[in-house]
Amino acid sequence: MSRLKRAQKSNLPEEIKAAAWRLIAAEGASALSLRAIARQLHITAPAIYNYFPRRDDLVTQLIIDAFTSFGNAQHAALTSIDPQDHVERLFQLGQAYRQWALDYPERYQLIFGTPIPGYVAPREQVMPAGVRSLSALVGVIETLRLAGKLNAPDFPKITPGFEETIAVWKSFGGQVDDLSLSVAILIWCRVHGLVLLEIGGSLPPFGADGAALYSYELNSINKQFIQE
Amino acid sequence: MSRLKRAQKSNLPEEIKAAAWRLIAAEGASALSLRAIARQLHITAPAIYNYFPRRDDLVTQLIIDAFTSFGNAQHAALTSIDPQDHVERLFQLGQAYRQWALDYPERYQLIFGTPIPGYVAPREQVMPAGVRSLSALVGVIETLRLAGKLNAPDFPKITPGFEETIAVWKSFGGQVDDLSLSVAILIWCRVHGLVLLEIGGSLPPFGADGAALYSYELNSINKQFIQE
DNA sequence: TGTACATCAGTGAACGCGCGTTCACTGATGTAC
DNA sequence: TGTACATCAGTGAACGCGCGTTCACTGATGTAC
Repeated sequence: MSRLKRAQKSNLPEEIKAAAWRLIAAEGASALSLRAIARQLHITAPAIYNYFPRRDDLVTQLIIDAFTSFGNAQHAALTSIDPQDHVERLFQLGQAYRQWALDYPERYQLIFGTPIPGYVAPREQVMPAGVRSLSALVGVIETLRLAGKLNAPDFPKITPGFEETIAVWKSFGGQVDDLSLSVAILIWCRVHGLVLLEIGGSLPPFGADGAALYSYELNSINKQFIQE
Repeated sequence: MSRLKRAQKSNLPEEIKAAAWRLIAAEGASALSLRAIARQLHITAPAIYNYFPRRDDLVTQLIIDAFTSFGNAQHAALTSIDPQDHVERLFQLGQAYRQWALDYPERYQLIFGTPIPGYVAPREQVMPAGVRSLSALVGVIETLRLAGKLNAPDFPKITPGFEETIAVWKSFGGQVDDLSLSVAILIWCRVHGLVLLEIGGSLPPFGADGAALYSYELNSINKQFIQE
């Protein structure tokens, strides 16, 4: 019987993660439970322990997978665009950001939304995928700066004392200027705010159209930060 | 004994809410439980039912209180500023927004962050306080527009189909133009993104200084939307 | 002033529930001879 | 080819826990006579 099931379910760890995503999508990240996953897959909860020694290990894997998926979408958005067409690159990157969030709101919530109570992400495991996911944006800004077209006068400096964390960032993300990194973070904050409100369903009560508002915002960003 | 306790605790409903806020601050909104509240107050859980017939009623009250506190902070920020000094009004409103969020991150999370799983806010109860809390910003933008100084060319129109919800908004927030409302929402999205990342502790890993970044953003908003 | 009674805030036991995790087990498969 | 054995993914019972909610109750207070 157990063998029979294994034949049907060729890849149980993947099925466990898929069920976890379904649950997070349906009930929210804090409703994730091993027993609910087991119920979905018609197995018993202890079976999951063969693949994920603790519940938190599963969550960590989900976060890493989400960052990877998000990072892939970001980098994919840049292929087939002229590397010197800064306006278009930044715009398409922004659109890809929102599209990924709309496609996988549960993943977006898990990596950028409110953390699961009681869960602490192990930084050294999650950081590489997290940094890579945002490196597309940082790279575009850095290219812009190197081309002498980054318009950000009087931009606030990086806080003293955080040089070490920046060093960590750089070790994953390659060479990057402090200013480019800061501008990228600000842009990230802007799109994050819009996206979070849209996937949280907070815009409709105000009659706002997510797509239109978002495109407007991307154009604002372009106008503000790209020279000429 | 029970009477003795009531003498000590002059206002149990208020104490219950205060304990709830403490719990939300410490463990997150989804960790809120009647039993944990009762434990903090050295009473038994059923005692809470005398004041809040269901757990969700308590949550609703907390949300309304938070919106009210937030709304007060917003409106207070505008007193003692020249009504025609649009730049300063918008800037101070923005600073008050962030300051309130930093002072009461748990309240901010509850009303603007990820919703509590399984809880659905009764709109007719929450809407008045919610609308009032954002009406300060909408009012400033509307004043700006009426003075002929709102700079928002080609701003995306309100989505057709949401006119009704806008009507509801207007019924609480007074006369307001669609454009003013839309611009206010976009500004709200921007500050929301920054504030959420800051109180979520997501900025330090990137070496970003919340205060400086936020002020920069407020100035960007002023430059973009206020003419002359 | 004294007594009988109504009120009602808070108690403590109990309900059924779902959770993470442990444990000894089973039984199909693969392997060594 | 046949047999004995090791492996190991998955089972099912059990643990202790915290939760929301119910229920009959208690006992101090306020009130009517």
